[in-house]
Amino acid sequence: MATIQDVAKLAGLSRTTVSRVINQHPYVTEEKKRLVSNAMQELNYVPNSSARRLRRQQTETIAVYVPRITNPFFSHLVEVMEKEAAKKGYQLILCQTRYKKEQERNFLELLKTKQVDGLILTSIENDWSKIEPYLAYGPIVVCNEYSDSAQVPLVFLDQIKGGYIGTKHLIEQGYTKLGYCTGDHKSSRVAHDRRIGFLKALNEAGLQMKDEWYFGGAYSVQDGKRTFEALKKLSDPPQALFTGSDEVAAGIVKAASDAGWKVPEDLAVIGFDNQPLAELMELTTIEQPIETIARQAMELMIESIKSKRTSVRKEVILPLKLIQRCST
Amino acid sequence: MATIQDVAKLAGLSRTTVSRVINQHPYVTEEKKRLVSNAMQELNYVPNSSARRLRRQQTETIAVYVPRITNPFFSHLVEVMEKEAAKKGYQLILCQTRYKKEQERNFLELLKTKQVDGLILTSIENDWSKIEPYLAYGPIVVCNEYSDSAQVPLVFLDQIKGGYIGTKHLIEQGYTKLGYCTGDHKSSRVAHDRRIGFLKALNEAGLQMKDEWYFGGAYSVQDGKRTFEALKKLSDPPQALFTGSDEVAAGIVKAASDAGWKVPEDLAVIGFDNQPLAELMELTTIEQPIETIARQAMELMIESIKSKRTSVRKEVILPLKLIQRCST
DNA sequence: TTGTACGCGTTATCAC
DNA sequence: GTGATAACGCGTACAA
Repeated sequence: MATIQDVAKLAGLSRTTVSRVINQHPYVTEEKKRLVSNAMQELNYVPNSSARRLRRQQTETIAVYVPRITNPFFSHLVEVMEKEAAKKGYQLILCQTRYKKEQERNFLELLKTKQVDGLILTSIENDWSKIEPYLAYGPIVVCNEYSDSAQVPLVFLDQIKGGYIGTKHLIEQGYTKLGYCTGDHKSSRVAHDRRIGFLKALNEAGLQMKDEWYFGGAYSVQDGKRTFEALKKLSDPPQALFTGSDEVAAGIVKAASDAGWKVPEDLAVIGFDNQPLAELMELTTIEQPIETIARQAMELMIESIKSKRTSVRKEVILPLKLIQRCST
Repeated sequence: MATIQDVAKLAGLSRTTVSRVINQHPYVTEEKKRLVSNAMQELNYVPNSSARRLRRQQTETIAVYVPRITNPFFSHLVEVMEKEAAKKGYQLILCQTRYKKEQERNFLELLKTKQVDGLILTSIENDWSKIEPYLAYGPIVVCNEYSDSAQVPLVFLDQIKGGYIGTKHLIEQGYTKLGYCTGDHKSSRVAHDRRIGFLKALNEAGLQMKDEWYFGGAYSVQDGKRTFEALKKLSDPPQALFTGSDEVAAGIVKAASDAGWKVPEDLAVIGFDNQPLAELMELTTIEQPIETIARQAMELMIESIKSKRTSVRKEVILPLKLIQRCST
């Protein structure tokens, strides 16, 4: 492995000059530039990034936290983030928290040990008070999820409105018995706000909801199927279901069809995200502008790294849109 | 930011002793261990990983190449790999080549510049001769894709058999006019071998295939729909289609249904992967043991890193399985 | 069992 | 314009 020293020797110059050429500093003669370039080529030299990191105190690496990369919402988010990061010369370290507080805390050490320049959180498992101290070691940007107390840039969607417009749509279609199906994360503002929106629409229409019309713990297609099985057993089931994701909605629709129920006549279902899946299954859903929030979050991250400002709250709120299809 | 020096001073010991405690070396008195631990705690000390990397000449980081993380096959692969890596104390850098030779070559520099200890390739865009030189800088493991000339560990599936059993199944169902629909990658052995298997089954049954029954460039749901539109225009369309992924198959089925065609009566379709999507859309498909190949690839990678052996060919071939549902 | 001293490969700060 | 030299923070022969 050739070092900068070897290049310097071969070129008959000092390390300093070689370093200057590498980093495009001014005040180097064209002639010596050429000399250095030739030597670098001959030795097949590449700067050692560990040494660079140590010297410059930065890693050009960003960690992105997601619950699971197989969730299409998050993989889409990560796809766009990686693209943006690569464009600006940053790498992405992928951290799957698996919905676990402890896993999230483990990954937080990455920032502390200077393995990454910053953190983007797309979900939050721990209380913000557990995360906040890490701001001392580098910037954090929150994307999708949010928290009131976080003094960091936040890019998120108006989930109250999301819950509201979805539910209002169901009500406008004439359904009066509305159920609610979601992954139940105590710490998640996203889930919390959607529920607020749901209840708001219900209230405005003067509708009541039975406790048994609430279904929790639903994240995947499989969970959706399970949800339908539970719903089927009810003596007075809801006519329509608001769900937290297209996967869950798809699972419900599938299980319902398998059981001979007609969608939306016997049961209406609304999804969330507008994934390709939603189109395939003809799901009415709420579209989230994934590319925009991913891009904005990454921009804010890189900005934070460069400006070295770390704790300034800044909210970017983006709109949601109802996509009507055949499941309602 | 506290350094090892600060800890040493506070504990009244030398840096060496502190370092020994951190790295669990023998020959340190219990008493001094405690002294050091206390000092570390008080100063909130964490070893700086850039310095460690430089000193130890290793990064505890592995790069994984995928075409796009939103492709469920690859996101599933990455999910398992990240989990395995985290378990063994490694991080994952995500590299999306976007099916581009140049993008792949750019990422190869990661190994050269010592940003990662090794590379796992799940797809190969460039000729192996372009990749091979990088073996000088660290181990490479190939997973899913393969190449005859690669002197590295390879974990893959018997794609000839995959193409064969899928096609044979279609033939056994009584279809005689079989079409083929795939993403067309010149460099992909996976695609190449599946086609071999397809043709082998056709030959054995004495069947012919028309050129116009071949559809290329299909990767996504959208591409599947496009494929159906093209197929629809044919005066003598195939009765059954072999496809390269569940997404494509789902797109075809959806477009066909929308156009009033009955599946499988008017058109049979077989997918590949057995993604959740396949179950939802009732797709017959070929199951790939994703978790196993991901886990094995990561194990081989870590083994290669630890043993510092870099160029030994080793093949791990895993089986494929037909999953029959309603699309055939 | 502990400490001294050097080197890992770069880059920033000064002198010249 | 160019070159010594001193960090960056850590690990480890070697000596004691």
